[in-house]
Amino acid sequence: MHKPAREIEKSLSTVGYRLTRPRRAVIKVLVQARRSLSLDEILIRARKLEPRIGLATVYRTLEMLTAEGHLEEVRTRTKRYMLACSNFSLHFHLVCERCQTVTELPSTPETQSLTAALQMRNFEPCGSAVEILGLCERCRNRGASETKPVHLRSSPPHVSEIPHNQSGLSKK
Amino acid sequence: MHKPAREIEKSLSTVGYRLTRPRRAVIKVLVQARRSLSLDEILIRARKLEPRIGLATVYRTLEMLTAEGHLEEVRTRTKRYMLACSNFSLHFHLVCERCQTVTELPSTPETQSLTAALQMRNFEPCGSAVEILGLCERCRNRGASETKPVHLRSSPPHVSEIPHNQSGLSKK
DNA sequence: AGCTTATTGAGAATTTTTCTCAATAAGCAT
DNA sequence: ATGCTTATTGAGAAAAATTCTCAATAAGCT
Ligand SMILES: [Mn+2]
Ligand SMILES: [Mn+2]
Ligand SMILES: [Zn+2]
Ligand SMILES: [Zn+2]
Repeated sequence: MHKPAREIEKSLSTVGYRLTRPRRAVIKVLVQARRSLSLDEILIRARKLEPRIGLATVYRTLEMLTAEGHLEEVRTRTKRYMLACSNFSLHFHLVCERCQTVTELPSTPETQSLTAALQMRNFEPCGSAVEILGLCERCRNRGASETKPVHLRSSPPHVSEIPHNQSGLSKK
Repeated sequence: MHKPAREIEKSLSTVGYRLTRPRRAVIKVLVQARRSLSLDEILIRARKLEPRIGLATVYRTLEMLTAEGHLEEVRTRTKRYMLACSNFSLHFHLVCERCQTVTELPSTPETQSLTAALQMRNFEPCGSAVEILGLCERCRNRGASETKPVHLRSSPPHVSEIPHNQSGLSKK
């Protein structure tokens, strides 16, 4: 499972990072969320803990946490972040493009051999998770409707008509 | 292998799309490139064939071609595009984050069983390729240097000091 | 309590993607 | 060929996402 906030913090300070309030806030948000979060979500939640935290700081902290191996970056239309699983070996993420849910695909003999195939080719995966984008079971089922626009030109969301910017981020 | 331009065009018009000069230009660019291209690259090349082609049109065409299954979208820092392989079943792309090269991982028993695992979970991968981001052999070798900034805050490129925008795209 | 300097916040600036709408041209039918 | 209908385009604005700048702040260490 995931490391507790305390452990992440200790790890960071050991490597020389300062343990600041904004950083703690972001970490806490990510630990408490039991799922992947978008930047917007992280920012909003972090501000409840640390009202003055800035946008750039959140980006910087996420970048740092990812680089240090505490986060996994999930690339959908826009990036999302979730705690890295202690399971350090290469594994798989099933990412639903509709509801953004990220499901871990447990390590099995099959996935193992795929890992071997990568080594054979001297390809070094970065990050410890391979992302497979698609539709989760739930979304797939009730998705018969808005699934396949014939001439597209319709694309976007599935959940709301809100401009897209889930919250106060855009310019002004 | 990849379909020739002619075939893609026929397929499009069959489905009801008009075969316009801008579209033909984009298709030609993609077919002639033997690798994945960034939007900038596509735009520049397309303009050599069709000088007045607009940015939005390129985006729209890429979106359309992808939706029609003629392109595969590769998501690195920014998206790239390459011709879809006729190999329609789920397969893997080894994407080098350094040099952007995309290598196909041929379908083997291992990859097959992974596909089965996805079906078992009722997860429907979108697009026919799973992308595995990492470092290719070449980049990995001569990468000892700029590989791992201790406190990051240094990240970016590896190839040039150019602002990042490889060419005339940005605002003005 | 004082020092040093990593880190922050605010806002500007970039970069990337999407949208708007009048003008254009592809495909089809004379 | 000529004309119609309307999908598609180009230009620019706008939106969205990310990165940068720099003075002010506050961790961590004495
Ligand atoms: Mn994981
Ligand atoms: Mn492929
Ligand atoms: Zn879903
Ligand atoms: Zn490479």
